[in-house]
Amino acid sequence: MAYWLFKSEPDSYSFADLMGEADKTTGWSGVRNFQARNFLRDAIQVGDGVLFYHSSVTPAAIVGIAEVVKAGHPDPTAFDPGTDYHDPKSDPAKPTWFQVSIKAVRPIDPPLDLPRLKTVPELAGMELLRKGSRLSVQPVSDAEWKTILSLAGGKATKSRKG
DNA sequence: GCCAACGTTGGC
DNA sequence: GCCAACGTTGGC
Repeated sequence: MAYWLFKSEPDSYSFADLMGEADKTTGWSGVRNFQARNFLRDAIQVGDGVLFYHSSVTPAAIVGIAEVVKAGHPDPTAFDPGTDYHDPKSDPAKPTWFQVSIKAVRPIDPPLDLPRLKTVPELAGMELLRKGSRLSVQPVSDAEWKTILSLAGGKATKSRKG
């Protein structure tokens, strides 16, 4: 069991969009960075936890929690000339780009915005907070995950009363 | 809109 | 393999 943070610009895909999917599930397609691709292809497993982060908005913030429901598999948008993510160099027999599927667990409301996260000593080493960090799929340590869930008022996934 | 930081490309 | 040029990310 591992933890991750996925960035998305909400104008292109938001946590609300994920909540609005029929099964609250989507394929995390469109990642075109090799380091992020390697996490998607090799490291991320079913059951892993995902922090859903909105970038390029003010304030940028962690806005929801999701879980991985399908491990790495080829990103279909790479083969689709009709999308911005088409990569003619990616051979379907040996795909270059991968995605995982994630399912919404719950929103974080109010969101944990970047200025707030920067004040939390336990998160000082977080990749997200590193100056110049651009990685759109990044690992989150167990301790960071725990800290963030406690800031979010959550009780680590399953023990909330209805 | 600005610009620092970063990843990728391509000439050599 | 080096590295300058370029395009992109993303906070502000």
